[in-house]
Amino acid sequence: MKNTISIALEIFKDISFSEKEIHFINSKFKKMELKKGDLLLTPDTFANNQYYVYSGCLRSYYINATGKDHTTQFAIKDWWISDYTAFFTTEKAVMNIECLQDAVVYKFSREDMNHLCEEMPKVEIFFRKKMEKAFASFQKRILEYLSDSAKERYVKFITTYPEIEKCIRNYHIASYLGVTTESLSRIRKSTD
Amino acid sequence: MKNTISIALEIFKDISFSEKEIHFINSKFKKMELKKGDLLLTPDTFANNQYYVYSGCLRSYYINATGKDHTTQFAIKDWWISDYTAFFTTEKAVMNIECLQDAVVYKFSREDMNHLCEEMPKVEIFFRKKMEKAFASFQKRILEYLSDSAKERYVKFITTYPEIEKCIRNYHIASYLGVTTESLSRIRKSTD
DNA sequence: CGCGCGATTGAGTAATTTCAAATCTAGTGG
DNA sequence: CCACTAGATTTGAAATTACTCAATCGCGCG
Repeated sequence: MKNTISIALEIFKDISFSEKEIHFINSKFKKMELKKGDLLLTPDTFANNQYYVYSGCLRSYYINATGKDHTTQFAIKDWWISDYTAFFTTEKAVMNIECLQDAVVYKFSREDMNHLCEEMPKVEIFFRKKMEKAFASFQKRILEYLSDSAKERYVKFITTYPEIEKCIRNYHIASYLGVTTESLSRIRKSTD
Repeated sequence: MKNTISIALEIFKDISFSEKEIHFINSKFKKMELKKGDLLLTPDTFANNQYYVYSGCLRSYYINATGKDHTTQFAIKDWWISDYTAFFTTEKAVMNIECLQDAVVYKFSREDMNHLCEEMPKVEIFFRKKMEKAFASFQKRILEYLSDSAKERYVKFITTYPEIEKCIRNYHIASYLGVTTESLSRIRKSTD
């Protein structure tokens, strides 16, 4: 058993389960090893899964009508990623999900999530709280766009997510902040 | 009974309940009549309630360090409003909620929501779906900031929410879009 | 060494803001 | 019904911020 980690204990580290429950949960998470550049999701396909990131780094992004790419989310260890709008509505995805740095993720289907939530209220609560946190962080991000300059948003980003900054390129940060790479370069120059 | 509407049937119009359930739910929603300018929530107080809007118009907004106000949400008939980040985390609110047009709202406490969700899974599902929709609309809004010009955001706003446009001032739209009133005025001029 | 990607720099342009002033509008009292 | 007023919107000119496009720099790797 030494090459089998209990992913249930990793993911739901604050919940206590019986042996049987752990085994059951573990069976629902499918390990995937990703290489830099791999795509986990592309537009116009169904987003039937969400992914728990065990290691590495990923991002979700949207390509608009003019061909520009806009990063909606990064994900590193212990984060989750999906096109959640598509995941919840069961409509087709509009996002791409891309591996930025070799990663190990655990795939978890909507179906399995629903079953697990029905059978174990504590799991349902976990996912509800996760959702609430995601909601709050989106709200915060909207307020930052409304209220802060590009420079302030950059400073907040690198101080809030120093671990993410380490494993991504500057142009990904630019794409997340909503500025050009040139602008970000000038912003960086002006802050040191 | 003629002056008592069944707010449960209004709010949860797609769910079927027993008479007893309806009565129980109705007892949890407290009717409030608001005048233009009334505040439902102010920063540094607890957001223990969310509000179902029966009529009228409200907005939630945030005042940043430089004193500028930023509208995060409008709410008209059949919408809900609160500082949801504070509501879910049980931390103190950062938002204001203001009545923009005489309104009738139904106040619903976190406690009552939790009880109702525990006792009636169909209510829990209703609120979960509401949350998912709110999440999706926030994500959409973030993408609009990243991808669209102020003019495009304005056009999307008035075509998506024509009923809201009717009952609010232009400077509220500016505050929602993240532009100055002067810029919005010029944008409006250029679109007709 | 040289290729290629990413980051930086420069110059010109476009979008948006700021601040001040002018205009419009709805409601009030005479 | 009109004049007045306060709030809302519009306009103008200058300043700021960010973008585009083109060129250059820096660095890791085959």
